[in-house]
Amino acid sequence: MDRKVTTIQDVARAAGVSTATVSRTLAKPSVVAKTTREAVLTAVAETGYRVNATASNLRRQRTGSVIVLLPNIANPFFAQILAGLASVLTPAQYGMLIADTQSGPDPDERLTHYLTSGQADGLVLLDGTLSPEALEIPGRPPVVMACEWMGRDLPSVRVENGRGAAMAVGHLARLGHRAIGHVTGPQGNVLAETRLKGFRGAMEAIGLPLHEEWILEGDFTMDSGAAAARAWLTMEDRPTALFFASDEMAAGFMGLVQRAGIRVPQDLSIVGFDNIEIAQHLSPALTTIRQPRTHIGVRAAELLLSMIETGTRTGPSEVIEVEFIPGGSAGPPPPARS
Amino acid sequence: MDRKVTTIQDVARAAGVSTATVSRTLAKPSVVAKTTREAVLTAVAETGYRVNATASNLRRQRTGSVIVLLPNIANPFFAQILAGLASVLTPAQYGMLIADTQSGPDPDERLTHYLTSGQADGLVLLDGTLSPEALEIPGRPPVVMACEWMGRDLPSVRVENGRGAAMAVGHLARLGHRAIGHVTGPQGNVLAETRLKGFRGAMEAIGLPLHEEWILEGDFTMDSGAAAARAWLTMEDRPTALFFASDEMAAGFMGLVQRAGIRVPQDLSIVGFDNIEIAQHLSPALTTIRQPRTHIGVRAAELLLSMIETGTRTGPSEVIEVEFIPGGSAGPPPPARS
DNA sequence: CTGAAAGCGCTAACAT
DNA sequence: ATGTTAGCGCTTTCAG
Repeated sequence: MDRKVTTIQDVARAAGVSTATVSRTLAKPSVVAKTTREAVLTAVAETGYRVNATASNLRRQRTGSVIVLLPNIANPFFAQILAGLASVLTPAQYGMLIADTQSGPDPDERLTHYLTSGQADGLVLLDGTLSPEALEIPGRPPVVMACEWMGRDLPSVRVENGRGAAMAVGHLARLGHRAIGHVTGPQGNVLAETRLKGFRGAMEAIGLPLHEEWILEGDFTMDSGAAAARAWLTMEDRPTALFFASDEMAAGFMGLVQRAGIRVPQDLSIVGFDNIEIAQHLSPALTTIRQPRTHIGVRAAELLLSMIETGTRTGPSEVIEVEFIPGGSAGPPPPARS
Repeated sequence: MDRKVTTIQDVARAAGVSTATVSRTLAKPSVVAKTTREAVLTAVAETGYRVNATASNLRRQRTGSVIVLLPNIANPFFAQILAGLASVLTPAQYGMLIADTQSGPDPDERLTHYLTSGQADGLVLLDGTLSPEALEIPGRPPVVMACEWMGRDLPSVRVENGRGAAMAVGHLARLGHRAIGHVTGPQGNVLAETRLKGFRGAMEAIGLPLHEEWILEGDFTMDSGAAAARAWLTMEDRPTALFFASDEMAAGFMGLVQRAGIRVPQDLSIVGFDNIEIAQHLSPALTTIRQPRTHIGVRAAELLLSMIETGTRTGPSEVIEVEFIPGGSAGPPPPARS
């Protein structure tokens, strides 16, 4: 029967107080007298009152939500970061709006749109290809980058990508590999570039020869890993080990070469990056570099909330450690052909 | 310097018209005169005006967003459904809020919360374990179930789960298997139960013996698949084929038994469900049942939007077809031991 | 400690 | 075709 939603007025009437008192009771219970508080709370319970977030937000000049902008929602890589974000935002009473940059024609334009739309109190960016210029908007909400990025001074939570690449190369070198290749992420992606740079740096530091033809371009997906596998299979002079910029590509590669009769790690060693869930369930389990993705989300959300609360547009850049995860996919190189 | 955000008043002043005209120009340009329209549009461009969504929503008694409630954000299974939802919601100018039911203590309570919070114009439920009673709220927003569910009359988009299970069993039986087992999803999950029911029904229809000890309980995750593998390895009398209620479990199982020296499909045939991305990149590629997840999201969003627009709380229940995906993980049973 | 009152920015009758 | 006006439901000074 109560088609109509109850408003703060209804509660005030039921409790015999003013709307201001109801509002106060709900916001800071300590400032109202115990008896009135109880009366209000009873009235709230009886009427089933819920504050209208839209009205509250309008009055308080905020939106109560945060936009998470990512390149592609369908990419499961982001799922855990989202979980980390949600675990902080939800208890803090912030809604989490998801938007992707790829669905429209121009990703930067999308960023600008969300920055100026006033639909959120803050943004979390998970797309490292957005251009820093798009952020130069006066009066824009606070933004946290939860991703490697080329822009300089933006609060961020990022991962030791270069160091991870070096760990991978170091491990392979220690196993005796000298012919090490790399499958990269998409060109223009800063993540991909940082890992590639880390790879090059480590190879040089260790004194291993760098064969440019052993650097294959991928785009982080399993399909691109499989494509790299086809390329590798046709090579005359193959590397004995490969470091992949993502586990997905490593898995796509490994599946294809295994079906072609290659044994991992006897014939070829593989090291991935990310430690996605499947990594430890492959046969052999993938040797990889772990990124604590949930933690990235948690820290990014905490950072953003503190910026929202203090009203500042700047903040620290936090670096999160990566961890080497040994698996069965990397072993000593095959004996040299006689 | 323009610290302050421009409001509709500023635009009205700049264009020399009333705020109502500005509002009209932006909402239904056809109803204002060409000259005024141009003046307003110029003023909008000059001032960089963006309508304040919160104020607009308050006035129009709507929120402009849709909440997607799922059991666990970190589960990549949902990523593609979200992509499908977003591809419809974003162009329609609806925000997509993500919330999960597992983070709190009581999932039903969370549903009630979002149903009464007035934070969304509609909800999409992806959690089949929620109880139908939680929906009995007067004046609640429209809800679409994008998932198998036990509730009767709720608009929904679901998949032929039972038929998929039957396809899997039929395929295995045709290959010559008689000893077929099943690894289920979590108890209480309707998806899991429908697939189990489909499995039982198909076994019976074909006339194959049903061994209860060959029905292992999982929870859709890779880890639970691996746990099932450990159980299978210790069995005296093993089934020669297994149908899994999810690809994730199939992958977890296959990885573990392969590392234990079992050959798939020579020693054991495996059929999954879902056709997640990795399925075709495993070695052997997984034989599975495809669910068009993006499409599920698209249809659910379209259905919900039409309900929001027409103000109705009811709608059709749409069933989406599944497809058999042949892979390398199912083959003829091993020759009987002599 | 509580109430009155003034809007937050916008849209939709209703007038003109 | 455009302007005037009255709120949407809430929070927050400012008085008392």
